Amino acid sequence: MSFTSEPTQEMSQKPSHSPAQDLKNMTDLVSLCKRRGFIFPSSEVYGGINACWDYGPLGVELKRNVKNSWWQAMTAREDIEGLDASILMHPKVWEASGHIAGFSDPLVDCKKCKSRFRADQMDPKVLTAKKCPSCSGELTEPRQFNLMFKTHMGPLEDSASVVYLRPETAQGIYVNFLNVQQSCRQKIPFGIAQIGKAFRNEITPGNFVFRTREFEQMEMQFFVKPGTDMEWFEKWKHIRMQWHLDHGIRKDKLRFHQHQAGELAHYAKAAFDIEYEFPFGWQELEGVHNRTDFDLSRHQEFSGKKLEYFDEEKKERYLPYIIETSAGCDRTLLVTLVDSYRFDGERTWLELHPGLAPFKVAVFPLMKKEELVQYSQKVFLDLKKQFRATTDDAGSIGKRYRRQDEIGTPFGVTVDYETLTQHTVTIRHRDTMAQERIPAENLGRYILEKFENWNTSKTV
RNA sequence: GCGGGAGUAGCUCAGUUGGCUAGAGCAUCAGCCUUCCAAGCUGAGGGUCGCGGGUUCGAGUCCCGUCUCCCGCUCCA
Repeated sequence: MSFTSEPTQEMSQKPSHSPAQDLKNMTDLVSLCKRRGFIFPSSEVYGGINACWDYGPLGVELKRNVKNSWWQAMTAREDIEGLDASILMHPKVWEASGHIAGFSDPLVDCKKCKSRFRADQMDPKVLTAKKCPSCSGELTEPRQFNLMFKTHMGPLEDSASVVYLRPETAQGIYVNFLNVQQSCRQKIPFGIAQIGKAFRNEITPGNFVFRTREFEQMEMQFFVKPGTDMEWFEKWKHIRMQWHLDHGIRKDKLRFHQHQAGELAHYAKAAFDIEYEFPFGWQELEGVHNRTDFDLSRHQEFSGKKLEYFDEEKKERYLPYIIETSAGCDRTLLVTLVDSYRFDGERTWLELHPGLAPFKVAVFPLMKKEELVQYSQKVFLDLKKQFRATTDDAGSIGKRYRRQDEIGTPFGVTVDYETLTQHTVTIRHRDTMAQERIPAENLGRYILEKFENWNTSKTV
């Protein structure tokens, strides 16, 4: 209240009320996301549908920014090509990949103590006697749990036309390995990047968009010569970790988790998860796997087609090893929100990296007065050519800053009476609430400069 | 899938043993006031109380079913 800003060239700083706190529980974020148009429950007017979410106007911008950042990081490299494979694939793909076998486990439940067991891992005698191993209660018949969504190709629902919604995007890359290599004349080592939807009938979805049955993956499969695989594996591990850090995700909230022998998937020789510390615990954000030549050899076997690479220079023929980096798009987006969420007892704001923020700058007239509104409109339209921008003249100036804080807009520009004569504006920083007075014509350059130095200034 | 808790306005909730046209705060919108950090003034919009059925003269309140969310358990390529 007593704060009076002196429009000087100096930067003035307004202190926060109390130290900024992180997100405590997901409910606060879910409600902010709905209120401000990031994420809505799917089919809400019908009561919603389990673990399905719709991205609203701001969410779709944020998601696009996440995907663009990933796509850019991948395909700007000369050794990576892009791909967008079909969601529906030949059913044999899933036999070869192991999903038909591994994604459908027969399970039995104990009617008494409610324990659940995998029928294929039980003693056959116990299974036929239908006696629960832990309480001797009665067991149900084994039931199939198929984690793949099944549907039918064509209007007739006969078994010959069964197809699956892909449970991962990776297989689309493997079966196109030679198409991409030959059409782009790539030499090993090289990679293929893809962003797309995948579907899994998860037993326990939840934690907002962390685990959903329909989700989007950002996967890159890197094809290397056997023997160089562990070297590339190490390299990609660190490239991928750095990508998350470049978004301003806090270092102490990220860690590697190495899979031990027992937890390795059937295809993997080595695996690291990049984990993030969510309010609900450390959870996988992205996986980096050394998949060996498992996938290509399986597709070679099941299709009967050679998938070997021929090295013209050395005259050698071999099946490449694959280093996979597989990131959850929705999870990455969730992390940007969770990690940037701040609350100081009064003000809520998102310290989003400007590259990810839905709006880069908001322009306000100090008050809803004709001449100020007109001038600010001019500034807004001008900035809009260069940045994703928004404008707002409803309520007090403080309120308008708060509205932008909540959606992570890094800069607020205010037009006042001095602007009319001096052509200078106040630019206000989201994270510090610091203000500076600069010539209106310098705005574009000023913002660009700040963006370029964002990472360095944030980590200091 | 199992156990527990919960669904009333965009959000957070209040609604007494079933009984007037279902309320509040915040948010939103319009106007006023404010020359830089929300909550000031005036007014407005917004809910068939998750959905479906039942009991009753009468249901947001009771019963049944169903869907969704949260917490545990289980599971997790």
